[in-house]
Amino acid sequence: MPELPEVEKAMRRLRAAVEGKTISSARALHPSLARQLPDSKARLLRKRRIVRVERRGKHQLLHLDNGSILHAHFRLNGDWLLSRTNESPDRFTRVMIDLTDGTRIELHDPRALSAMSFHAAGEDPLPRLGMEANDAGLDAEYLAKALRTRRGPIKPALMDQKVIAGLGNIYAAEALWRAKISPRAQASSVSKSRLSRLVETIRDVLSGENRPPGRYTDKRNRHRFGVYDREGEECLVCGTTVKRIVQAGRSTYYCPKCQRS
DNA sequence: CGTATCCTGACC
DNA sequence: GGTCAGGATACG
Repeated sequence: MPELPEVEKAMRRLRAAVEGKTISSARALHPSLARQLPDSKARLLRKRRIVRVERRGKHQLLHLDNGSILHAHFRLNGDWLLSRTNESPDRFTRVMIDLTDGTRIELHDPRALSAMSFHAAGEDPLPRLGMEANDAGLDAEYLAKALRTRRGPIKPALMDQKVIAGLGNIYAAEALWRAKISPRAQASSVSKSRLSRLVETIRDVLSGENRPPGRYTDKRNRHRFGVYDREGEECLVCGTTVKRIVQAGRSTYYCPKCQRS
């Protein structure tokens, strides 16, 4: 599920379903989630009213009426399943939160890599995050400053949440491709004018606007991207064969002609 | 910086 | 049965 637009949608669905409602019980159903949210913590959620649901980067925060916070992060495969307390949970549900009105929140994640934790009032549940990827204040100045002291290639740097909060593997590759910047370019030496272009393409890919030229032919409804997951296919802009490399353990797709160092 | 690691399912 | 998967982090 997760990159910023998907997390934003999931957060809004959750907000609409639970804001203002009261928790009756909560329980982790998988050992790896139970380590993070043991029964001793889950019990503290009982009778708490959910006053506000918020997204920060790819993190989601449920603010409770006594100032405590339930923090959730989907990582690779998490999502919310909204059901009813009288149904049985899905086999991939890792945490189950029941509300007094009969609504059930299920943290659904086959791989169980998602995170969920309880934080008492006053604790900050978030790591240091950079500017939001969709913040109007994100500009070439900000990026230049964030990348100035950075060694290594730009693509892993863009995925660092301390640089930009909310940008992930797919959209980092898409934005670089549209901005015609090589994913291997040294982060600290990308020109201001290229960074300006990059800021625009980040906005574009996250909003789903300004699709690049070319035909997005595909079977059925499968969402296709401009360059992501197109290894061996022709670049939609110039026809050159799209390449895949691995950076920081993640696949990067790019056009070796459009995106030169 | 790169690498390993947390997990399990889907696909070749 | 091996490889890969939209993430983050601890470590060398």
